[in-house]
Amino acid sequence: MVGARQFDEQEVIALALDVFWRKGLHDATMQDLATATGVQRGSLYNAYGDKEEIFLRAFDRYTEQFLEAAGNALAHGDAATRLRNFLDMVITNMTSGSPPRGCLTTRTALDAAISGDAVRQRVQSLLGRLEQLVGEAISSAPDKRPAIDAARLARVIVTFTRGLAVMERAGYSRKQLKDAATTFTDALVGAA
Amino acid sequence: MVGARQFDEQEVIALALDVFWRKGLHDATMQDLATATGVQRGSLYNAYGDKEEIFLRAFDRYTEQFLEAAGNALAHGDAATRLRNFLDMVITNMTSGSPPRGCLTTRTALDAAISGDAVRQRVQSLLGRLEQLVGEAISSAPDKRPAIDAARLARVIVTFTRGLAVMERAGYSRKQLKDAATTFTDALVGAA
DNA sequence: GTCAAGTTTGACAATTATGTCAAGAATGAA
DNA sequence: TTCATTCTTGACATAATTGTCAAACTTGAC
Repeated sequence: MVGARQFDEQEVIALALDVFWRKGLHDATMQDLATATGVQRGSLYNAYGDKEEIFLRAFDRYTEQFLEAAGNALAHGDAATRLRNFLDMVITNMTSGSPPRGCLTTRTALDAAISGDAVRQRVQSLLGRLEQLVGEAISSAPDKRPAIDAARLARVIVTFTRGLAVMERAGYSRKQLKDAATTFTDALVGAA
Repeated sequence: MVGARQFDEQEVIALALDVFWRKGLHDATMQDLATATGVQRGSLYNAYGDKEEIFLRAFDRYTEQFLEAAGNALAHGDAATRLRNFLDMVITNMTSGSPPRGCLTTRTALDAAISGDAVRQRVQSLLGRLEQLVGEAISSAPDKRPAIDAARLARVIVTFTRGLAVMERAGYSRKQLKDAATTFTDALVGAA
């Protein structure tokens, strides 16, 4: 390779992810990305073409991070413990940063109407994989009972986490979110 | 009054609401509003000052409509029926229009970071009033049982509806949303 | 009818983005 | 060391939007 790239791609994408997480795909500008990464606007255009392409790479990185964390939270304990750990992880994720960054997936989903197909598909893919993970964790828990179909339950749980993300943006504190999550878990566990 | 206004304020706000509902506060432009209402940009500035002021009036209108519909859905039947009717109303609301407009409250909440205080407060107010309504409907249902605190349960239910709004934006169909709502209801009703 | 007050209109200035490009700089293969 | 290739840089063109304003117009009280 001649005329080598002057920046570390992984680092730039990681920094870009933080910008997108804080501002959203729509509100983050190329200038924001240039400032945060120390790479000039023109270089970013040269390397990636446009903002959406950078976002896709950042979102992919986020997806793998998030699903790995979800997998870990769902790996041990009975069904109730797994659910509790999972919701805890989700709430921690969306209230991280100062000020809290919220949930990137949720923010991106809400922008769906003005985003490209590629973006929409990534969001759907993440949510689908998340449902899958949660469903499997419920099914494989040592105390599993077939009272409610695991796949249906998983969708409800994922939907609830999306609700938590909205409430966070609406101003609910981490404590309030955890309270709601506890009530939710108690109700579901009592149900089966 | 001399030099009378040439348009019907109620009608303009109603038309503006539709624009905001479809595009969101952030993406709707004054030109969009001018086109939709037939009132020139300059006149809108003269009458309302800025876009946010128009939005606040439209959102207030939306709030009253929405809470009235919620109140109706929650008015009759046992707790399970009330919950079912409420979730049905919410899903119908967010899948109305073609293409579906989604949930204005949720969209607005997600834009919270870039909106003014007044906007944020309206969202919080709507969600608070909604929790209140749901909590009262549960408490006053003929089959009430104190297994889970009604206020906590109401917050979980409202949170779940916000999740439904996100899933709708992510591409889930009305049918899928109703399925999830049914699973949710069954789980909660089984719980108490 | 007159006229003061409020409304409408189109033009204008300013701002903020995106995306493109030519010229210069850096790189590493030969 | 040479040099073709690629990257970097800053300037430029374009577009979208907000908000302001003066001039013209409309209205209804008197």
